Amino acid sequence: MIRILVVEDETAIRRSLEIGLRAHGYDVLIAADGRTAIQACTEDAPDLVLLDLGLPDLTGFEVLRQLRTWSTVPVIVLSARHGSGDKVEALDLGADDYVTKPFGLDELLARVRAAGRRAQTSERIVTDDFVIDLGAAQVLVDGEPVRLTPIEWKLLAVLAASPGRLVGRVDLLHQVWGPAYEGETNYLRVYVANLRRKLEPEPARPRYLHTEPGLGYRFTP
Amino acid sequence: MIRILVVEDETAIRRSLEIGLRAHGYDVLIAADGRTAIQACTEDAPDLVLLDLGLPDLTGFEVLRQLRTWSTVPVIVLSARHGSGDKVEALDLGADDYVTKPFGLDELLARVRAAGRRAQTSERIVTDDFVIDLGAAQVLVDGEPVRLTPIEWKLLAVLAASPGRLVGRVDLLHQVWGPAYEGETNYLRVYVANLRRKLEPEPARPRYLHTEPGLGYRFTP
DNA sequence: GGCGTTCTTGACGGGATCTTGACGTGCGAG
DNA sequence: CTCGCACGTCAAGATCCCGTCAAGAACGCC
Repeated sequence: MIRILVVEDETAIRRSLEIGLRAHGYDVLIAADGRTAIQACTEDAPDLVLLDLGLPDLTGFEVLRQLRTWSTVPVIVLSARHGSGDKVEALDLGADDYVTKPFGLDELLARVRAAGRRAQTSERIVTDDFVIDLGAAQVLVDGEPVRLTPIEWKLLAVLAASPGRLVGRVDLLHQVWGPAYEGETNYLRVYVANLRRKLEPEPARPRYLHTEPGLGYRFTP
Repeated sequence: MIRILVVEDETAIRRSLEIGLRAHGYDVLIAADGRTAIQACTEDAPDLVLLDLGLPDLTGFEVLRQLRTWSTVPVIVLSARHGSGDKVEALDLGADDYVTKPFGLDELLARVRAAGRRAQTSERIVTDDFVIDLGAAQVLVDGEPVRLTPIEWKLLAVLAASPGRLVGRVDLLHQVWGPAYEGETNYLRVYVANLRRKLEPEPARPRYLHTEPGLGYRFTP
């Protein structure tokens, strides 16, 4: 079940979105202000966020900015303002799409499907030595499933989501442990070592999980 | 350089898109009809496609459908039709975004950036001897990744960010080491030499990392 | 309540990296 | 021609960072 967080303070719009989305098979979470929205993202990890720009406490921009410091969840911004300035700002802050009110439910649903389609990261990553199945949340080494602890899995998923790219130490800690652990580089050392022991054919000479001294780590298939 | 394929039959719009995109640092490929567009995608592998729906031979929908059978390149659809039917169809066929004419260039550029960000198209600088991938934070010499220390990488990134431009010694020290190191021109000598040893085919006779005596350094691709 | 797994934390050694200074070289000015 | 300046080169010490290990704490499951 795909779970969508609707962030909207006007009750009427919120209700109609909720009903429309539910009718098309989505699970709907609700937040009426920015603080609740951010909290909901940390606790419930929705698959997609519909974010209204006009909120009572924080602006939608601020919610988006805070969200993007640690999360890559797809965000579709809803706004009554047609000006291009808002669009540019929202998109550059990391929004995936921008829809101006009033909008048709069928168009919104199409954009939700488009965002969801993009978000599913190629599901399976295959190397010579193991297979990472993002959807099933498991790793096969020589065809045999390997037991990974929750943190090990999350760390691997974050690294594998950007194959070939350097992922900074701060980014990793932020996404796996949370915003409060940005200095704990110890964790990375320990858990990267764990992953290597379980995945690499030669843990002492890593082929897939490379370390970039002083910067972070890189997964290369 | 990020390469964008513009598929548009109206000369006026095509020209203005080409000029606008070029001015913002994109490499622009052109196709005036559907067949040419598909051919260009197979041969030139652009990083992103701007697709007009009204084409002389095939419809934009048909181009998109054929493209999606084998390619996952991000596609932004341009259309004069505001009806939601077209939007829904295009998005469900695999378009990443849908923009209705007339549109502002700044909005289009923001959507291009958003699409590129999602697809992780990274800025690359290609020379005869090596490739600098700024997004992945990696340098390839003869196809093989080269180990750069954090400072070496930062220095190269700053120089490569202004290709062909002179970068003053103070600017370099400021951006790489920090405001407190503005007098340490020794560092530049040492680390530019390191970079040359790792990148230049003939470190003694630099082809890419030129020094401007008394002023600073210049990277020329 | 007991047990096993997982997470946290700290210490240690080895290796890579940064810093620092000395020396050589080429060029232009005097 | 000689001098001085700026850059290139090199090497060695200090420092930082990473991999490793192990032990205690926290957690979840029966």
